[in-house]
Amino acid sequence: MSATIKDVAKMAGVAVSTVSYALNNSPKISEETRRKVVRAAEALNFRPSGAARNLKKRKSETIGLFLNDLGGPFYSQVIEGVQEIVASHDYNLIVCSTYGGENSSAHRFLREKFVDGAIIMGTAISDSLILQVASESFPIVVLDRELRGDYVHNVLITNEQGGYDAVAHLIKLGRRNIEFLSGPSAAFDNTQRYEGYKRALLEHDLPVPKRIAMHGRFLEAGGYQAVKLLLASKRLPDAIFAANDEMAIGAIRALHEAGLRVPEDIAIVGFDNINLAPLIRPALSTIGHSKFEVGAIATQLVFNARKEEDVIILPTQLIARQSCGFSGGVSEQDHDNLVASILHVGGRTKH
Amino acid sequence: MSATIKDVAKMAGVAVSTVSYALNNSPKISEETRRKVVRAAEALNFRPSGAARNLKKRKSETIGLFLNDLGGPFYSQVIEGVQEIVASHDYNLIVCSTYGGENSSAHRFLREKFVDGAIIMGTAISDSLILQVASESFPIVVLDRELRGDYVHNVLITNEQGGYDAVAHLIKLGRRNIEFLSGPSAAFDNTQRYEGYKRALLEHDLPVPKRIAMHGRFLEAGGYQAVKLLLASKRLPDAIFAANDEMAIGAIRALHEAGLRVPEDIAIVGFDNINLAPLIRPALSTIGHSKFEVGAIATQLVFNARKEEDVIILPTQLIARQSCGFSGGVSEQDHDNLVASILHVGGRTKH
DNA sequence: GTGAAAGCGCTAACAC
DNA sequence: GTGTTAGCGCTTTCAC
Repeated sequence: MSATIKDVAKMAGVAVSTVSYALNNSPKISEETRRKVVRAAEALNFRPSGAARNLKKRKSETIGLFLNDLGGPFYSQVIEGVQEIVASHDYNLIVCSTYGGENSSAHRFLREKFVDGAIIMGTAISDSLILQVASESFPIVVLDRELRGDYVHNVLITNEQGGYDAVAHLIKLGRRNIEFLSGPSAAFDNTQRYEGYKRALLEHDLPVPKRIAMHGRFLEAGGYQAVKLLLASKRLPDAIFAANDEMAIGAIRALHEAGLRVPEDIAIVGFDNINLAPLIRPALSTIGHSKFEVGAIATQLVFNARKEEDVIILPTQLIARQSCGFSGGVSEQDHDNLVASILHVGGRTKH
Repeated sequence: MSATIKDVAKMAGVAVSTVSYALNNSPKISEETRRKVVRAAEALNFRPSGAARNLKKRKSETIGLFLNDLGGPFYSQVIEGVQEIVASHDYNLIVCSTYGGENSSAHRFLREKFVDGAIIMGTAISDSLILQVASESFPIVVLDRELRGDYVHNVLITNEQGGYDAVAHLIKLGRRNIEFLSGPSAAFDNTQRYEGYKRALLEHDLPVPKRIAMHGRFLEAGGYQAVKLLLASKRLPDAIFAANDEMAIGAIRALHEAGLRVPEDIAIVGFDNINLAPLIRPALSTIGHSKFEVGAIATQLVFNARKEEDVIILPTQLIARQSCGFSGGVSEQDHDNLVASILHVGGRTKH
């Protein structure tokens, strides 16, 4: 058993409150007493119990970031944005996985008020749980769904417009037969990106395929398999718009294996501009958005904790690289500047 | 203020202990009482306080994974390994960053016994803090340093042998002038990999460069800059062994920009076999190891919590792809099988 | 099967 | 400045 504040008090020959004050740097403790206390605490290897302090103060000074998949390449920059703001408030950040349904750590932490606020990305936490636990002392920000409720805020990106821009660009480059490589149909992001795809086709008088031919579950392997299946059908499109970059990368792999050239035979545009996108060959054209800023703004909303919902929508930006054929959009060099400008939107949009 | 167990008891017309038993599914509560309690709890939107429960039970049933950099591409598989074992013990996992020195969340959580055990990767937590807080009720596993102490365990990989294998392979392919692209000199992994590099040169009667020409801080941008500097010096090697894959990828980028061909002009081998390695062009030759297994084994050690230190050393494996020139090592197709075999070492090695 | 009560290790109001 | 004390919201022992 490790030492408690009582042990320290006994050893230093003072009251527990004195120990508490001394160790929390209260100004009203004399230097001599403080030294005595510190010495005793060190001698006993005393470490205050966070659980006790949290119970007493009724807050943990930590906020939680809940993600579907801790390892995803997509999240890292979001995490950094969150981390930055959390640290600037002198708070702690814990990241944990929503994997495991009702018994996941995320569920427990949400229910048990382990954290003072939460940022949720991914669909594993139900709308109803979020609405139930959100409160003045427990604000929640959701990142990839639309959800209205007291003390629930949304940070979104212009998914529909991004999808539109991607497909309109392909059309401008002369592609006419553009397939949509879909993520999970239930995913909000996916649905919106698909709407943008449809709008671009319609506005250019192109037929919208009756049904989505390819489903890739937002995964590299999923994109690969979906394209393999498509290739077997022998009905080849001249371009593919993938609902995220990972699937686009899988698609490219499958096309290469089949001896098809990207972009000459089939052009590809992804979505998200993950770190990998410029590194693969051909470099992936995609729709970029500031993931860092999504995280940072979400975190600011947590600390603001207003009852009325805020809905922040951040812009997306076509980034044309090799995989779509002709670099008619933003050049890669310009991209850094664009990201910098995206970083300063901060507009608060109400629905 | 949200409802407490007392409120629930009052509303249900029972004692607090009854509420506690009922909600924790104690068998000695009658179905009727349980129903009453559950109804009251729901009506009040009661959520038990994790802090109070932890304080009372003197454990949190969560373990902490502390990383330098939450977003790194390297960590994701380690995290998955940890996650899997933690979940199988019905425990919670929190991941948090060691960034921020003394005031980082990681420091606080470690000191305040927020978690029941810790896995530490990265150098931001000092040896002395680890030794101080490790105890029977708080086992710690470190992943990338050697550290002996009660209730402190190590999971390592054969870094030195990996470095040797990488360089020996380059030599076998006819390269004679091999530079080392170094990570931070203080990093344990880096030092060991460098030792392997030296041994390979010495055993093949090749001169060891007097000083390390390139330092890339384990980052892509660092590798890029280091190679840019090297190129300026006009003394080109015919191969580079990078202490990790990210730097290797940066190196390739710099070489391409300079109009040099990889592997024809300069061959490259990295270390870690991150997800990206097979996807870039040329596909990166590297030293692979099972990151998932590192995480999984580390977590098992946390749950075992022996006083005597365990030192587990997992094997590495050369994975020859295009960037080193000739595919004389393990083919990519075979790699999955090898990884599978690596997954089942589990040998416990004592020093 | 249920209730009363002690206490986990702290903080902070209050007394001196 | 320092000590006394009352909880924070639970779990669990012990009576009944």
